Amino acid sequence: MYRSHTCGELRIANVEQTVTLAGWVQRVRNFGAMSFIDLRDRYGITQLVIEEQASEEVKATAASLGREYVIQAVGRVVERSSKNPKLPTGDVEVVVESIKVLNASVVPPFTIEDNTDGGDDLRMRYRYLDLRRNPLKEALTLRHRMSMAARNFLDGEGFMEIETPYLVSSTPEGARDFVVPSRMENGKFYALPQSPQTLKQLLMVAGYDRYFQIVRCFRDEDLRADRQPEFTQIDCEMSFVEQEDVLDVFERMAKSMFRELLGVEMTEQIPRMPYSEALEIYGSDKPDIRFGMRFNNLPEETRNSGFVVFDEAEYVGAIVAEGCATYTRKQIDELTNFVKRPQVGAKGLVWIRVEADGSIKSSIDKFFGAETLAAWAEKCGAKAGDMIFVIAGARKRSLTALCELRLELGNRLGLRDKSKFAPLWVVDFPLLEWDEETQRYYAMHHPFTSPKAEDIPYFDTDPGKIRANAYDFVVNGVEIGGGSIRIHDHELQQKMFAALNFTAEEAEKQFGFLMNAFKFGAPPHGGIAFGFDRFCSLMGGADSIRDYIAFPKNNAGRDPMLESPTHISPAQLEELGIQIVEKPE
RNA sequence: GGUGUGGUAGUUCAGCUGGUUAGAAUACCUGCCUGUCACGCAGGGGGUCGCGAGUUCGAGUCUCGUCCAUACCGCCA
Repeated sequence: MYRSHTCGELRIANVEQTVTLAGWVQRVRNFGAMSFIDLRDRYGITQLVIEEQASEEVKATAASLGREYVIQAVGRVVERSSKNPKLPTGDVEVVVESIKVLNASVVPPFTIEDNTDGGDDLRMRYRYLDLRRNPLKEALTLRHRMSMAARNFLDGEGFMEIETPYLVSSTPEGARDFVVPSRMENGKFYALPQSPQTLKQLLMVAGYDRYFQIVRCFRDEDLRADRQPEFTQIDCEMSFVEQEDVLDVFERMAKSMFRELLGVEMTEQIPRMPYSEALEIYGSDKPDIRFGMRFNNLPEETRNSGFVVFDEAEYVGAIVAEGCATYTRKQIDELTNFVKRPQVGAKGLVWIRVEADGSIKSSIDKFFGAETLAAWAEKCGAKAGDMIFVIAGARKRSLTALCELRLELGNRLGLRDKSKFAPLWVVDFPLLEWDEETQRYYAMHHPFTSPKAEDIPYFDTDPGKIRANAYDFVVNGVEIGGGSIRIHDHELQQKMFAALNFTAEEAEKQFGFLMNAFKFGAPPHGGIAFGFDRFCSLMGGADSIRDYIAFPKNNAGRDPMLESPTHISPAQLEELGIQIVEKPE
């Protein structure tokens, strides 16, 4: 027996017991005659004491210990003379009778502390050491508890977890596929699924009317703090449902998870907002509604005043920053530079200040009279002491820039409290999206998303106007989940493929298996998938999903610990019938 | 593919307008220490300033290239 207790469980009630503990040496504090050892495992830290009367052997072993040595110690639990309220085990300590080094450790490259001195790259290379640290341990624990909570909820609702294959076939739509060469059929490739979308639909055809899976998905696209090439979804699908049924089940799931994991009660119904409104009011299809600062459109009043920026603008939008009339020149310049960054792309920033006495000062006083500006302030709902910021230009770009500005102001004004959660359903997404470059429509969600029945006639007149039975679950400006009611009708699916410029042959070749299945009695169905990693980081209060994944990839898609991806041997290439050629410049 | 930021001791960083032997903290090693828990005290070792070119009498510092990391844009149905 290596241990009788963990390092997190001894309490005052254990006093006088003889225990055996095993774990890692966190730190040794030596006082000459006596010394203390902090012994750590997953469950906590327990202090071992080597007293003066300990055997020479014990003292010698204790003196030889270094950080992260794995040891086993036998001793008696005693009440401490000076307790440590910071540790759950801080009322007791173990007086060591014998001690044994199970394994020595070289000096770790960074300290295994909550506030480690290690940088990102280094910690990634030694991820197994980083995982010993509390913050990561807590992140992975939260993840585990969340997956248990989701499973329990869905099981309780009658959902069955069914696994779908990882080796599937490539599809041209959507993200770039990761591919796996086939040995048995040289020249052919499997693809790793971007999501189990079509497979779960086949499960609906098969009659498994409530399915879920906590499943890995793969997309070969560039990474971000909240995007990994392999990530996990809570993937769900239901039969005989309409949009409202899906929203109901998963609203309850989300609420139960917030309640169970964070003690956050969400009693009110999660608000719904049409896509078009989200764009018009927040400039984003995933607005952060923890705070207001809605956009105000300033159309006619702004034109033909001689201010060329407004006169030529397709869109003029304003937001009110409450209490910001005191902003200095420097602060305004910072915000101006912020919106002028190439990533944001505004041409400039107009400010209108409503002074404490109600008078108005602005960067456009030359072009607009005080009455005009006062009327705008009124229209925007600005009060004395507020600052109005205006961005003008091409509609789409200005909305995006205003959205970025709003979020930046929200950050500066402390309106984006990580302990507050503001969920939102964004609904009525467009079915199709026009792509200028290839001069064709693409499915905004995916090609199996159903159009709203009343919009079906637009297929022949204005496909861009068709709204979909598609919805996103957004919390605090983060897209946590998304789904749709699917097409289950063979005819409608063909209409959709036609709108996407698929020839009948192409559709047959790529999705024939699904189209064919639909001929055999496909029930009406729909579903949703949650980005599990993002959900975890949201609940954990982090911006990056990396700490919620045990072994993530770095910014360049590499695993610095495994050093993947790697070259493979000529023999492996030969077997796969693959030849590597130099990439042309 | 693009933009910004960074790369100096094991680690995290400082290092001004180019100028003697490149510093701090922490980690590490040695010694002392009976109540610490971020122990303390004294001492010590530790650097090809990412790499390569260039400018200069002289480059950690300036220029160009390159590699790596990171955040974002494009991309992610």
